[in-house]
Amino acid sequence: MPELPEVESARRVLADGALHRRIADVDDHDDYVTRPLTPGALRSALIGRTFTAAHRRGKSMWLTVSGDRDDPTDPADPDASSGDPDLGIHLGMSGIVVVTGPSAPEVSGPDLVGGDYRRDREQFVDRGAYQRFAVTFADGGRMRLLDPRRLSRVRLDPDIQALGPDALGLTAKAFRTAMTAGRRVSTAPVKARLLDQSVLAGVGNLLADEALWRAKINPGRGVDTLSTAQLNRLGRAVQSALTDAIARGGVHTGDVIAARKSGARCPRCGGAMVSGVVGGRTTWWCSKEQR
DNA sequence: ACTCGTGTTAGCTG
DNA sequence: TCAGCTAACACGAG
Repeated sequence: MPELPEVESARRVLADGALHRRIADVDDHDDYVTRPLTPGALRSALIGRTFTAAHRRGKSMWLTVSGDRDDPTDPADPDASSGDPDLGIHLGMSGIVVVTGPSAPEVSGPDLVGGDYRRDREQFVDRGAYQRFAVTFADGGRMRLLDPRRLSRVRLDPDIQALGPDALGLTAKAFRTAMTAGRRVSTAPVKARLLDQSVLAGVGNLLADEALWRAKINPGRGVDTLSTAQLNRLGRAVQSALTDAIARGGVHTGDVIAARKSGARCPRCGGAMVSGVVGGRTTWWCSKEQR
């Protein structure tokens, strides 16, 4: 289930495999995943075009689409300058993307898979179960969105502006600004603020627990009760949690994630790990170090 | 059978 | 209007 690191892996898959291939067909039958669009809307918006770039902010991705169905180099084409749609893709809790190469055997390689795909690969990827959206390219290859729970979203022109700054690469000062800006009061628990995608984009439930544990801050502490030094420490902890997760292959590799279960001990001090609900999500923290 | 979930969001409350 | 919280969403896994 993807947070920023898994979504970045999915974006790379799209950037490496889905660009500059002419779109010949679109499967947009799943009107829950594409809501409020109805089947056929995405199909007619995409057929004949190409994806030109793959972007990400937080856990949201979008593909820019060539504005010209016939001659992408023609500056006189009225479609070329304005009104080009972006294809928004959000993997939700359980989505992955799979890109297959051209059908010609001499150029086809292994499928590119992005997202959290630690489940049974044969069942989930190779068999192509749970297909919720797909694009077939003119070369015979495909880009598919697979998602058993159907909590993924595919839309046109996603509102990226509604998201806060991408969590990856934020300086401690920019992190503090994001966490405290635009509010008269900040009584919410710090974990709830970390999870608010309009404040900071990309941190999910596991990364929030990991970063708060690294910074030795109790998840239930109100944002207003944290010192500047604590916020700086948390900002740096978010960065190290993110870069470690990307380097190690996913948020599930975090230092404290394996200790999110009853009876577990803190990997740093040996204190008892305890759990509760903070920000509406199951939360684990060290009873000794995170007071 | 029953509970839970690495995400988002409409709708409610004070 | 704002800030914060809860339930609901869909469906597989334990």
